[in-house]
Amino acid sequence: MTDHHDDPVRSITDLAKIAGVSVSTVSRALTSKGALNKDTRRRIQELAARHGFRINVAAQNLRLGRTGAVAVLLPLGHERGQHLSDPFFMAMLGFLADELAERGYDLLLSRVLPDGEDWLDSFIRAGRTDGVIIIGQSNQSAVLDRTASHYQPLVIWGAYGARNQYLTVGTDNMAGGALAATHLLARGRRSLAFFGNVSVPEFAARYQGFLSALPADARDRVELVHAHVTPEASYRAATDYFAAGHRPDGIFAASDVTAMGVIAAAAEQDMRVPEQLSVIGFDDVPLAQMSNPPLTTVRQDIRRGAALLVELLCRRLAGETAQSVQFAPELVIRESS
Amino acid sequence: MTDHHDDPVRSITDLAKIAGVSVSTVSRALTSKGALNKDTRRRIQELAARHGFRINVAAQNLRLGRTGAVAVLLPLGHERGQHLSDPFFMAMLGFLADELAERGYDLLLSRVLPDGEDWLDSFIRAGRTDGVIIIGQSNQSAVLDRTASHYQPLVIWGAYGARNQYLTVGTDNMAGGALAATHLLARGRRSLAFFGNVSVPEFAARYQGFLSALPADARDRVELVHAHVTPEASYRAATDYFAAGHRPDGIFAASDVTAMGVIAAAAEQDMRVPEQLSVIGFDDVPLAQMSNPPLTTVRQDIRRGAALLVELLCRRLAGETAQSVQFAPELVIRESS
DNA sequence: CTGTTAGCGCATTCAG
DNA sequence: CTGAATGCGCTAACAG
Repeated sequence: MTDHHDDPVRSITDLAKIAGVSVSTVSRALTSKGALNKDTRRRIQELAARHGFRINVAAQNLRLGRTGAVAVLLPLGHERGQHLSDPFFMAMLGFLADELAERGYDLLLSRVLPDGEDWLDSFIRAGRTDGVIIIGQSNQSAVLDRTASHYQPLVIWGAYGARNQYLTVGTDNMAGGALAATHLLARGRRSLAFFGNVSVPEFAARYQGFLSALPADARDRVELVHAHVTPEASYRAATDYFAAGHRPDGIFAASDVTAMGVIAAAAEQDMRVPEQLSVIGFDDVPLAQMSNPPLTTVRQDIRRGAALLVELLCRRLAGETAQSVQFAPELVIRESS
Repeated sequence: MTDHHDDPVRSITDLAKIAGVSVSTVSRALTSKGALNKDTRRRIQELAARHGFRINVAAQNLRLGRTGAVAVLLPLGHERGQHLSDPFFMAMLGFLADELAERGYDLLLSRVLPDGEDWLDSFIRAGRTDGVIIIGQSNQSAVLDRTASHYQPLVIWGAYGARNQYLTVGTDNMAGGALAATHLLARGRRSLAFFGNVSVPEFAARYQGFLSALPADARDRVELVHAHVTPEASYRAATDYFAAGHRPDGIFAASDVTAMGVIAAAAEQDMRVPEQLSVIGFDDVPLAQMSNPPLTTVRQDIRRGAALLVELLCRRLAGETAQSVQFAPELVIRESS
């Protein structure tokens, strides 16, 4: 309990006054830095607690030449207003919040609608954060490359590209796509379709990996169906696709959310999953195992991804070197295939 | 394009130097405040653009005695690490980000594990943000009341309570519960169960509203099943419940996520939804209509909620008065009931 | 061990 | 219309 009556204590100056010491002493006492008599330190800390005083973080940071915050940017290159509904990104955000908090950083959340090529540099120059984590490179690869060349504390969640200069953490999407292909083949599926927006590099890689693991005859017949990553859009895309008379026996969806949309559309057409149609998703979001039927999917380890993003960022912040990391996805077989 | 070669321009002081004017002139030019010759203003703005200079927001805010940021706090009173997986909160977060951005505020995201009764005051005193939005009061009603008594810019998403002093925006959960009850009755269901964690005020209100709209005989037989708001926990709770031999014909789940867990568990027990068992959720998250069968649910208008939260907060920030708002939920009938 | 002093980058009086 | 000076709240030399 704090009981701050009398004079309000709004700054270390106020506190110094009533403690009868100098501001620097108060500063030292409260930051536990610098040499200071044990008793004075404790006395001042108690006084601060009694008056409910806490150091003003903004001023502290200005003085220290830092902000104490890291930005998490969600570029909505083509899916305006949609990304945040994706459970995968949300789970990622949660883990990032935890990881950053553990290292004493605030998390500044911002959705950005990339306009032109200056949005990122412009954001950085405003000096609101010490570093930037970008979730999904969207179609902004060129912008990222340019910024990364002169700004170190920048990490991107997304597909690794050998040509990219920027630091990425992500799943090996090609391998994930191959996993999906192999699985559908093992299920005897040959008439296949891929649902997703291949202008997003991550999804493009999944598609490529998928194709690459298919024998030529099956590969040539794969149909590419454009679908955005929202449940509604995926559902609509699938409905249109089925309505046009297509009857594949295996579908690889670029994300679990898309897979659920596809299954919902299939159910309406009385196509039985998995009897007539095998569906496999990507991500393994928490709801994947609750969906009906439980979703076969390619799992990405989100928690690990978040931890890695923060770790690499902190290395860069400390002036150390850091390298892109790509980890292997894992096939999770449930009942939709 | 910016081409910043030669001397780096890091502060208005630098810019003033190369512009041959004083810092105050630069300040006036860049903030578009104060009287200033039109030409000098334009000249300096162009110079700034050319050198890729942007005002340091942190310093500006310190000087202005503000932070330019609003905190969005997710108290995890009992569901450690889980809330952020709830699509409802996530959608809310997305809309909040947009609304705040529109008004020029950054969004500082933080999950808090309420410990003791000082976590909120302590956070506020750190002065990191100009205002606080709390998503879900969890079991922290007392803390919120105490803080609200001396801190104005604080708005809570959650159940309205006549006894609470703090400002809330939320759905009329009682009415929502009643909607669910009426609907299940109309479906001829009489053997009912409620799934949720009633130590959360919002869920408690849904439960109370549910009971209140039931005839005495049905009400007396309602079973209350404790379930946390994650898919896994809900699934487990339902599995255990069915395994214990319970066979209700109608279930009202405190959230859509819980409803999906219940349906998944029911499917495993070969209980057909909706033939043998009607299930109704709460929220109407995007995935609700993609679930199998599509979920009957009580809809909350998240977007409107977010807009209102921000609006009330801004009023409080401007020193104006603001009152709690509660809006009516809407029954969305699909195929799970 | 503690106090004095000088800024961090900016906005805003007050003069001119 | 513009410049000089002051300080937002804090930390870090540098003295003592």
